[in-house]
Amino acid sequence: MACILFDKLGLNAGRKGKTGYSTDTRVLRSIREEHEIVEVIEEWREYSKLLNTYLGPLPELISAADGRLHTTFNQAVASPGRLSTTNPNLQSIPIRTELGREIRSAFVAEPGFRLLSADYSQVELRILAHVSGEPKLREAFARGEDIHTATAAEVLGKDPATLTKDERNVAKMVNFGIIYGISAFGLSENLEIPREEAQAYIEAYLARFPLVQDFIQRTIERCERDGYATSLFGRRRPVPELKASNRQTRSLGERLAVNFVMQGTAADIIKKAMVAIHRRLRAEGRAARLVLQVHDELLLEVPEVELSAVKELVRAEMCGAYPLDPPLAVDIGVGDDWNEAKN
DNA sequence: TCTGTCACG
DNA sequence: ACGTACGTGACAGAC
Repeated sequence: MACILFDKLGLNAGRKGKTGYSTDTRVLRSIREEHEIVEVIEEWREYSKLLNTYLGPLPELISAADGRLHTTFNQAVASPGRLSTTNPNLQSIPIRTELGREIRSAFVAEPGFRLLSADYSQVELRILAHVSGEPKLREAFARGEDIHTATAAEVLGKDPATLTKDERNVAKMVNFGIIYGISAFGLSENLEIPREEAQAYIEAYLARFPLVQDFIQRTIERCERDGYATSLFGRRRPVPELKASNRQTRSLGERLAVNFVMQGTAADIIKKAMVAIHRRLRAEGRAARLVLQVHDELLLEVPEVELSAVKELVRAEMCGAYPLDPPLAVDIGVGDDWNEAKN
């Protein structure tokens, strides 16, 4: 495809080397105006992905025994301590496009039951606020503010009401970056801006949230000393990369250490909630059951008659899994199918 | 078995 | 100068 687009048609190649030109989503988007074939390829990519990964294989995996689709949970694969799922991977069912959502709609509750989706709101940034103690972050959450808008207002020194969409999006990408272990290069790639500009955003952010800067620095220093990063509950992730002689590998180690505190603690918290919910459902003799976990979301199949009780049970056990400051927050939706439950 | 791509958090 | 945002799994195609 690269040969056709870039050599034969002479479209603007741009990014990447290594084994040749890239033809990924971002590249295609950037050359959409240059030739009418590009949009057709983009469309074909979306259709073939959905067809080959979901529509084709999933029906074949429905159990003959009970007519349901069962995944396999791996508890010891993902380094931060998250679960992962295989055959099929039910943690990557589409949601981001209209067409993808139609596939999600095919996941339905049994007759007499509804699907209840409960997801933690900004759990990793709340963990950051808690472990860093950064007052501005804690207060923004305590006041129930939109965290990306609050971040943009603070960093740019503007009234939240006057912020543009782009300004909020920059703050959102910076917040993602903080969770991933930020780098100027990564932020610049993501926002498609010069690295110097990205570096300036990072410096402005850290100046406005000094306790976050302290948290990052102390996390790295501790990890260098101990050889492992530690979640809020004391679970450890070894980070040998931090001792590497290669500077790039050491930088990776720094990002892994910082990311683990948030991603790993979030994984711990939702597991605590799952255990608590399961125990209470059993103790109360409910027919409702947990059917899926997707990192910050729990999906339950709930009899109609149990809905209001189970909804409050789930909210209480997820929010109460651990007393964070700011507190954990949970959004809950109910529907006949999984897509509906998330609206 | 590896690479590129793309689905999710 | 280099080359990176964190974590997964599935698929097609090349080898």
